[in-house]
Amino acid sequence: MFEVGKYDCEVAADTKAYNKAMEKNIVMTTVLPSESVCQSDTITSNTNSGHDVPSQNPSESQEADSIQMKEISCSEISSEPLKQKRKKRDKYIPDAVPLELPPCKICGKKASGNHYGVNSCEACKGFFRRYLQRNVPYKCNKGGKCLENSDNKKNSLCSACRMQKCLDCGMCREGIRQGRYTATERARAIEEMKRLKQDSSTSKVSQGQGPNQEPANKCLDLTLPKPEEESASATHSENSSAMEVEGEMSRSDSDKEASKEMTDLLERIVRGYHELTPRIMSLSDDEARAILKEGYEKHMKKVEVFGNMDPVPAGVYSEIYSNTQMDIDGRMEIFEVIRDELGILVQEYVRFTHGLPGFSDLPPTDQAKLLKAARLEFFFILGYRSFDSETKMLMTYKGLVFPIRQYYPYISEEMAVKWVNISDDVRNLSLTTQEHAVILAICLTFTDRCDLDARDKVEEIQMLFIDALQYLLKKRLGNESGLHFSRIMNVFLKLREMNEEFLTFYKKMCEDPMIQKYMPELLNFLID
Amino acid sequence: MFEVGKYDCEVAADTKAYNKAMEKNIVMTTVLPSESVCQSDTITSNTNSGHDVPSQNPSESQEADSIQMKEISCSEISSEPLKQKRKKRDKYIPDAVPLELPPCKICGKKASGNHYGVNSCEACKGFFRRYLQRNVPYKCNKGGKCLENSDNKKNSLCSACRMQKCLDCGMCREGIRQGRYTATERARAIEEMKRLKQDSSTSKVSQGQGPNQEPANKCLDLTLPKPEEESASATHSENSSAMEVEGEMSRSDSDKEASKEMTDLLERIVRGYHELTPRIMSLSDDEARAILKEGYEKHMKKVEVFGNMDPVPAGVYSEIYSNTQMDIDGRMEIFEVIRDELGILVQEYVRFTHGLPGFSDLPPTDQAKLLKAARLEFFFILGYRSFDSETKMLMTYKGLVFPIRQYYPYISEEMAVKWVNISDDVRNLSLTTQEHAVILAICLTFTDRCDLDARDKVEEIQMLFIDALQYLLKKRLGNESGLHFSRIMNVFLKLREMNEEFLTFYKKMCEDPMIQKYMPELLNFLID
DNA sequence: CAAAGAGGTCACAAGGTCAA
DNA sequence: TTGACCTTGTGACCTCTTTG
Ligand SMILES: [Zn+2]
Ligand SMILES: [Zn+2]
Ligand SMILES: [Zn+2]
Ligand SMILES: [Zn+2]
Repeated sequence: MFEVGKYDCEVAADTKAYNKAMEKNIVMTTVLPSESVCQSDTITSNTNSGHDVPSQNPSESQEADSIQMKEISCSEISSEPLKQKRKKRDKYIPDAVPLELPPCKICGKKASGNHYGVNSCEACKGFFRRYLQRNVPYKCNKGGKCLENSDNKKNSLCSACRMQKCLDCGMCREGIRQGRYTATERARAIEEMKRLKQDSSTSKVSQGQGPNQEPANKCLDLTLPKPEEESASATHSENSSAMEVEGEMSRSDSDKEASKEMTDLLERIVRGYHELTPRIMSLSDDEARAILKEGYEKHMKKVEVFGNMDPVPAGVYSEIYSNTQMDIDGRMEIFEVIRDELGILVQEYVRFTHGLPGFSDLPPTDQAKLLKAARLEFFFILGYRSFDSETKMLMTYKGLVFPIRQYYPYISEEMAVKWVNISDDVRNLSLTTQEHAVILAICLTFTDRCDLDARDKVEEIQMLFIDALQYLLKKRLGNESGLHFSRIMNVFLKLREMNEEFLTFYKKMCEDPMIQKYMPELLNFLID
Repeated sequence: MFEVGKYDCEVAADTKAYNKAMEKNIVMTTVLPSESVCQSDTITSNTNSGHDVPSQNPSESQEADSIQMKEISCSEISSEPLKQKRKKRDKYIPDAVPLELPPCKICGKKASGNHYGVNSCEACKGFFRRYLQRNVPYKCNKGGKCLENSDNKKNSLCSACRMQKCLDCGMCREGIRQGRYTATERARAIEEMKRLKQDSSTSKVSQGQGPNQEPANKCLDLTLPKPEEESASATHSENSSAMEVEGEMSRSDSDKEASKEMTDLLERIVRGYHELTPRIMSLSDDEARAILKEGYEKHMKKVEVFGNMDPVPAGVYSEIYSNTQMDIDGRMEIFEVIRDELGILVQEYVRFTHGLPGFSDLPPTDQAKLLKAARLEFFFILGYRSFDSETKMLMTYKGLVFPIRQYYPYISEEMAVKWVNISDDVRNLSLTTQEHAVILAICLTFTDRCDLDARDKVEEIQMLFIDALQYLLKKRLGNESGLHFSRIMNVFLKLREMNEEFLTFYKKMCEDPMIQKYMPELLNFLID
């Protein structure tokens, strides 16, 4: 062990001025001693043999060749004098070792890198790639519940649910990144690995010799709830070589905790999110478009036959209907849909809020107030993909398709346009599953619009959610995250502004004698 | 950093190497603060020596020994290659700023210099180099139309189109140039950067324009009619060298840069803020309270004499006034105040927006729209301390004190209560001057409520402001910053919700025949 | 000299391949 | 279909030449 280290030093010294290259290594390896546990030999072999061959290429003997190559390839563009003689190049000392990774975030197997934005294995990477290419997404025949029987030892995820898991873990096209890591990124990765290792060394201490613990085992531990902490720190201080002070311990611990907390939070929110079952959520963009388009064509045929079905005043409708049972402008159709869907919608809405960390702990009155205050925004955000700005069609919660104008008895065209515009704004954010879920959570926790008993608590909750959103955006978009965040805020503002209009829409509906007659539920929904 | 650090510098004759080393060191200790506690010495010496001890395994071997070994071996070896270079001391940061660059002209990422004639990033540089070395040309399978959907987020340029973009931006073999800048060139580069920074916000997508073919010979022909920009560069370099010495090295360079930018931004916003002259801003809380209380007492005395002065219907007032000239419910007093103050208020409002980084560069129509959309919220936030919830008094822009109920001809009591409540919410945030200024700035840049030509730009600006706000909160409140941020968002939301009400209030005022008679300005203000 | 950029290196991940 | 393995483009860093 020691010999190796010394040898490395000597080599470096001999090879002249690699100070810069090596400095980094020094700092990193010094600061991160854990890295070297299983790698001392690897380093040696890498440095000596592994990279020797390629780095000798540009030696004198090959100089002529390489120049020739250039001339050939470039000749078409320009014959600029390029014939400086290239001196022998010194050996380039590469970065130390091939960077150990935490287990695949999706399936727990051995990860092979950061694929589509997520640390994942070859299998998950390939699966996701195939999904991106084949644009005919999967369908779960268990209603998307494959994930739930996780206790089942037979992990039989259907493709659809496997896909969903990938998305939930944050895989997305925007996540792709290329090229090497920066020094900082690399350092962070190493640090994280180190933390994980220490964390998982709880039960496995005595094994000093094993250079590389099987990562697959660890990952499973990590995904499961892990109550035992004190033993971890004890083990740690025991086996970690001196140089550690409490200061760093607590720091690293709190870091780890923070990131763990964030993951937990997200997981809980997303879990609740998946209990929502609007049709649109089970559809890809293309599928949705196809269905909307189909609905549009049906609608157009109907228009050919029955005419435009322009909205008529409520009194007129009511009279015609009671006389002839004719649904002259299609509003009865809407009634029926609402009657069918409202119940399940509200039920799922409530269930979603119960899943939100901390929400159930609020006073029931506060919960009710928040639920009531946020409902319209929530439904809108939930179904933002249901609007099709091109055909002006709309998909209901269960997947029926109507022209927006069929709502015109109650809303103005202007308002419909606004809806569609915002829905496009949201679309342009290209939200991931996680982000969508968190945004829904945030919209439930605005404290300004109701008089809350536990306002402090709600504020606290909202803060967590906003943090989570920023965390996600940062992860996905880096520098651009601020832009997206501000866009999301603007969506909230716009929706708030429109809340009044939403309300008038609902009220207008409720005032319709037909509704009062056929759908008292709607009134209840508004009032309670 | 510490004495040791300084000493090291003397040894490192190569200042570049030194700076690099320090940077790395800083980065590492920032990222991994944990270990630095007890190792600063070790790190320092390692950094100097520039040699690695990569494969030491500190985990289970003798800890103390291994540390010692490191020190020894490194210092031994390091003396060898460095002794030849030992030179004069003390000039370890001779050349101050490493020349900041505008973002890559091709892709917008962080540029690293002028490559092939164009200010560009490492990625674009590498891509173009590979292209030059290639002998088979690229082929676009979308017919070269990858660029067409300009700001489509699904930004997948094919290689051919990426290449085309490089060429369009002026990259070419003839553009290569080596060697250092002349003094003038360098000065111009700095100047240019300065200018860009001031404009800020425009940086992101400057490639919206068409393919501007450029001679590319002198890539830095950023000749701009900017004669009146005084000795900006002089000041700049002066400042920065001063900061450099002071810098304490506790952060990485990029952090420092970011923080510098932030400081600049804040400074500019606050400067504009201080041109606003509402009376309340020149008063401490206590002073304000005293004045409001005094006003309240005067008011109460008046009530004793004249009675409650309850509001009367507009028609009644108008009749009484034209007959008797009696200001029966005090609204004439309000009129007069508004007439006196509105002009200056609007004027200062506009001036404030001109001071906002990037705002003046927006299309004038956009500026007007934003100004109009935000005005009520702006005035409210600006004067949030003017409301006294206890006495229900209100201080006007110039410092006159009225009971809020004197506005009751136009607003409902309910609305007045809301105002007071929000003002208290804002008060509870205990905003600093800077925060208040930034909040005002943010409220001017909500893009959702008007149809903007340069929406992108406004979004970019808002992002900067939101970043600034979070930065400030973080600085002041640490962990609690998120809470405050979310509270501020809630204030914005509440105000948005109330905007409609504000508007009705104003409209109601304007409909008053008295106002139409005495104050056409108010109408103008509303309309233009 | 030192600054600036050309060109080289190689750790990365995207996508393709093909036996299982 | 899957996933281990391979091929290839990428881009962060590095070395080396040129130039004021
Ligand atoms: Zn996996
Ligand atoms: Zn399934
Ligand atoms: Zn670029
Ligand atoms: Zn193309």
